Amino acid sequence: MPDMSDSAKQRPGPNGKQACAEELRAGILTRAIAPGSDLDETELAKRHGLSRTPLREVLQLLSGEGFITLQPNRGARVSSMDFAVMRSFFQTAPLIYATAARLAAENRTIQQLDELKATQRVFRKAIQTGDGAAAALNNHRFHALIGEMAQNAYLMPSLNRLLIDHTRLGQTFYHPESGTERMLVLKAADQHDAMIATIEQRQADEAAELTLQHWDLSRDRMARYVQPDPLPLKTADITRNRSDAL
Amino acid sequence: MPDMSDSAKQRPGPNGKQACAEELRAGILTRAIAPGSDLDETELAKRHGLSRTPLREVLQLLSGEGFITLQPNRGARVSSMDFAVMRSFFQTAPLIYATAARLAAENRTIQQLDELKATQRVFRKAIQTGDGAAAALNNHRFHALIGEMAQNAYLMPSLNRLLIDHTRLGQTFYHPESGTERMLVLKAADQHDAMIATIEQRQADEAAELTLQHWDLSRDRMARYVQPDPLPLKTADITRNRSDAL
DNA sequence: CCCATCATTATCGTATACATTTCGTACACA
DNA sequence: TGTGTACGAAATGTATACGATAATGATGGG
Repeated sequence: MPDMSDSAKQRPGPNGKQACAEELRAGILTRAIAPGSDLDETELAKRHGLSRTPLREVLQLLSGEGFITLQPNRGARVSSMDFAVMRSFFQTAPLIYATAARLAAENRTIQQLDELKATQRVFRKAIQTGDGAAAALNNHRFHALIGEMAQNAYLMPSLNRLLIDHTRLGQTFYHPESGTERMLVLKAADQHDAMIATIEQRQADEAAELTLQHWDLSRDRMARYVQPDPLPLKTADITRNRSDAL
Repeated sequence: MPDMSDSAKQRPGPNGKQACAEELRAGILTRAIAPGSDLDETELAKRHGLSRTPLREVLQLLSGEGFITLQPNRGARVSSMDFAVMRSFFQTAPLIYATAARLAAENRTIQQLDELKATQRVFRKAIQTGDGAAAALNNHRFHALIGEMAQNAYLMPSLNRLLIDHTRLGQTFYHPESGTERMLVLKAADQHDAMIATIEQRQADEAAELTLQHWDLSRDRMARYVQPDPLPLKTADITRNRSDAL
């Protein structure tokens, strides 16, 4: 029996699980929920108007997608990004990205292409308005869509895991602090347009090459943001609204 | 649903979930549970002495690993292998396998190498005794271990999904019906030994090359077993599936 | 004779209560 | 003062009951 008086409460909704999962994904990708944070089932359940049972299923789902890790009797925590993992990240990303781009150029459909273009438009708008979180999430979506275009069920899980950490590492990228950095973001957006063009014209090799250039652009910026490990906070309280007093 | 090994233990066990998951994995890999089969929560729960809640969590886990797919309000079914997916399988496997082998040669530890050798011994024994299921499962484990050696969290999910379908497709491979086929199996085992040697000596390129040869060996045999999809049969007609292996 | 609509039933999804494990804290003792 | 132990609170894991939804079969009309 959820009480509607609490301001922090979400609308229960017919499919609150999906909404909850999506919100957690967004929070993790934008680092609003820090890597390594502990997630409290009871609190999350209350917050989203769900019971613990369906919420645990959401956690299982996110665990399968690589967003969080579940430890027996010790709850869920956001997947951390330590040095050892980061090494394999920089090692693997170009290969998977280029392969996905090549396959996307070969297998894309018109509908997928339209969706990609739409996402790119929203991405550019987010850059213009300076909404860093929206820019990061739409950049994530852009590359995830390319993965879908590849229509390769075996490549997708690896690609999606790469994109999770890529987005988390690239947060600073979309909060430019200088004119130079701002230009880099615009250049990345231009590369997106070029990638769209090659995919539309089914130029697989060109799409792969552009993807590698795109990767090179963000690689340096990301490397500086690699940290030995997440902040050792005790409990991650996801204060989404600053009004509610804890 | 197929009546698997009748050792349906009612003992709950301290960690019955893990045992249940492992048994389902083995059943799916050996095609004892056919692709496309529906899984009944209630029956599985009773069979393993679990309640529905933890059993559903097992299903969520296996879904995340790619063994089964969950459809809202329609239960779980074993991931099917249709033509569209098979195409991407043959397209992706060599790349991922070779990459994993290369990384395994670079990053393996002694303990992992010992485990790999032990698995190979069990694999050979299963071949000699003619235990097709055991051979398939240990071959699966062999290649999964190479994936672990790569120590690459981003590559592993793709590799594991490839191995699931590779093992399912390769079932016939370990039920040789002629002397020629029998020799192919032995050749595959020899290739395993060669791969172990290169990994032990950290020869990355050689390990990748051997892996590609290993792939070529099983590719042709697998291709013939690709079927448009699982059997859409309803009644107990399951016995046909195994015996008339073309 | 075929098809559509509705009732029935089985199965899935959710909530809640209970059992088990873990972690923090206090306290006794060396 | 440091350490070990025991207790208690809190979180996780499990079981079961109930509600919701989709498949199934029957029945009536076209």
